[in-house]
Amino acid sequence: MSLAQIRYFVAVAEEGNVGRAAERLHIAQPPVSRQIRALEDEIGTPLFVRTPRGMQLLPSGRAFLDRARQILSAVDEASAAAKSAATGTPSWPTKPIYRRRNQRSER
Amino acid sequence: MSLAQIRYFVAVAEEGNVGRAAERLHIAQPPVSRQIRALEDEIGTPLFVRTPRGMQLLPSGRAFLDRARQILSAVDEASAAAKSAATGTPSWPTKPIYRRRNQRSER
DNA sequence: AATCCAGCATACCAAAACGGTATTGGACGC
DNA sequence: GCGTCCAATACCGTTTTGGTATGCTGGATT
Repeated sequence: MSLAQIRYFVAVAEEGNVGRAAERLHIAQPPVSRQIRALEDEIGTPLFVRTPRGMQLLPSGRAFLDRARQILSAVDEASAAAKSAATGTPSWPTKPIYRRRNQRSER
Repeated sequence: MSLAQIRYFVAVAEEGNVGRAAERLHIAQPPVSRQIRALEDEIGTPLFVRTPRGMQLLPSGRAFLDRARQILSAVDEASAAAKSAATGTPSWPTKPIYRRRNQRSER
């Protein structure tokens, strides 16, 4: 399970439609479709019913959705919390021990 | 930010040592080192001080650690919640709409 | 009931991310 | 100064991910 899969899932759940979810995520439709499938495979239970009108949440999907949103906000809060705890903390230790060396790309 | 990065971070924070964290994660040391670095780059602030004795958490790191643990348990709970909500739900809708077609591997 | 259409699934390929091995760089203790 | 302990970097092969093109399904329309 990856954060991307969780984000895709939330988008599909909210849009009820893979195509529109993909648009909202600024990626193509097939990757979203595949990741949703992979997510269902991994947790071992389907989360949606596929209909010709789109994707409809199953009870399992609704249960998952709650936690999924919780995870995504915790992720946002995590980096915000780290940053706010770092205010006043120098970006590098005043007495560097392992100095950061040159690097050619940020990968 | 990925779930792997978060898991690596927790391991390093708890071991205070990249090498041992790697061992505990059953992967090599350099990937852990790189992912921790990437995480710090992404959130924009260092989380550890590097010393010749190992890695020491900064205040930002302690703040991050709380949320990180929260995220990891929410991930576990998410799939458990979906599975438990699925009990009694047939694995496939009784009246299939989009039937799942053959596939050669589970990827 | 044949056709059309909306929408998810699959095949195939290219690009990016990831992990492993080997090696370097850096600080501390003797 | 030399050895040791650790983290960082270089480099490479593998895996994962996303994109494009296309197929398949079932309801709606007439």
